[in-house]
Amino acid sequence: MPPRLSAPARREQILDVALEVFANAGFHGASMNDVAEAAGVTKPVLYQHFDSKRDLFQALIEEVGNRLRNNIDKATAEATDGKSQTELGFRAYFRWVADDHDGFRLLFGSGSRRDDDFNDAVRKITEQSAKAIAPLIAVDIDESHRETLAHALVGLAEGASRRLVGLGKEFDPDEIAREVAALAWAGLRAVTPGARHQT
Amino acid sequence: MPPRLSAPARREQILDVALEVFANAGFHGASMNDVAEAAGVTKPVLYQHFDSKRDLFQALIEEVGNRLRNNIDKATAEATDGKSQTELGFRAYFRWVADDHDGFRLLFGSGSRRDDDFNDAVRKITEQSAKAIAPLIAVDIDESHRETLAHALVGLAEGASRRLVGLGKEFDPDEIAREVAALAWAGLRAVTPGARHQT
DNA sequence: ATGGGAACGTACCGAAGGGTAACCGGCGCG
DNA sequence: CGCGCCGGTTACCCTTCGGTACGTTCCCAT
Repeated sequence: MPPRLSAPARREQILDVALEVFANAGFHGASMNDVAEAAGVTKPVLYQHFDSKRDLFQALIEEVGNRLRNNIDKATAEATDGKSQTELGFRAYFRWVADDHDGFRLLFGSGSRRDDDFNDAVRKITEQSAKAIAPLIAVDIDESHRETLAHALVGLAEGASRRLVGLGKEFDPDEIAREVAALAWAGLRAVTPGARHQT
Repeated sequence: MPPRLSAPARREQILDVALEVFANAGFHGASMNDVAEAAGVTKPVLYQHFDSKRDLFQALIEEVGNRLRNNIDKATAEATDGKSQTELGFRAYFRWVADDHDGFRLLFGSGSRRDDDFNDAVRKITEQSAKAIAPLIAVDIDESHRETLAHALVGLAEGASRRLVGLGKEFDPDEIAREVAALAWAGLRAVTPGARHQT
């Protein structure tokens, strides 16, 4: 008979196990019973800690998002020039992906983007990343184009990560980060302003 | 009383309308009744043309995927050197996004990535895109790194598109394509091989 | 005109799953 | 010793939704 846990401990354990379950099966693919079973308890226990399935899932998104954001913020804070900011930012990102496969799949691979509520939560994260990237684009183009390119770079990292995580094999995040950062940095400096309608 | 349609015509109309419905609500968010109602018929009619909800959805993915692939293939076929291939490829991609918002959302935004079956279908598309991009990476690095970077570039276009489609406003695909292609091309040429473990 | 087949609607089934009411049992406290 | 608190379970409800059996209307061909 598994030992009883205190309420806060149980809550943490549920979050842990739910992350894995949802990452594997997706929000719709996993039932509350699945989560409960994986946690070694029964359904009503989940509802003592979370108001609803959506509530639980959103808590996970929030938590994982914070982990990601913290890592990147901490890393880029140490850099002064744009180039090393790019490097360190991507490095932090890929390191996070490398040791939080489940978190990555939860945010970017489990249909979180479909549901309006969840999509908002995920969007906040990508939006913030983009906002951090946008100033690195030196060329003189519209603000909206600059933001679009920033989002493109967020997608750059996401695309690479999806592939890497999808393969299931281990990978060296620093090596990938170096290449991707090089691509991004050189790419950013190559963008040229379009023909302006005269002002 | 709406006129009766011939079987092939009805099938096409269902596909049309289902694309819109699924793009808006996602696979799980839209019921067969929703689709039927939007098509102006009742549920059993859907099942006269498609074996199951999954079957219908998969047909949509297939169709949209083919449209995308054809556009890109046709565009890149006209190019000789890598640089213009890059340009024309991205241009075809963004043009497709610009006038098939629903298709884009279906493939890349409606949780198609979550379900194993659908994920395979979508993956085939990105995989092909990546395979087309990979040869453009000139630098001498591992095949696996090369493919990872190729997938990153697929994500680049996806990230930009997600933003553009999400904003809902119109945009000039050629202008975006020019910038993104410039970024990608210059970026690709800037990637350097890592320190080799000696051979 | 009259059969027949194709398109379509009505009404239903059954399973899955989110959520809840009520009960249970062990540990700590007076 | 007993009593109450709290983590936990059992058993259930109810809605949603994928899928289907069967009846009905309309058009076309002989």
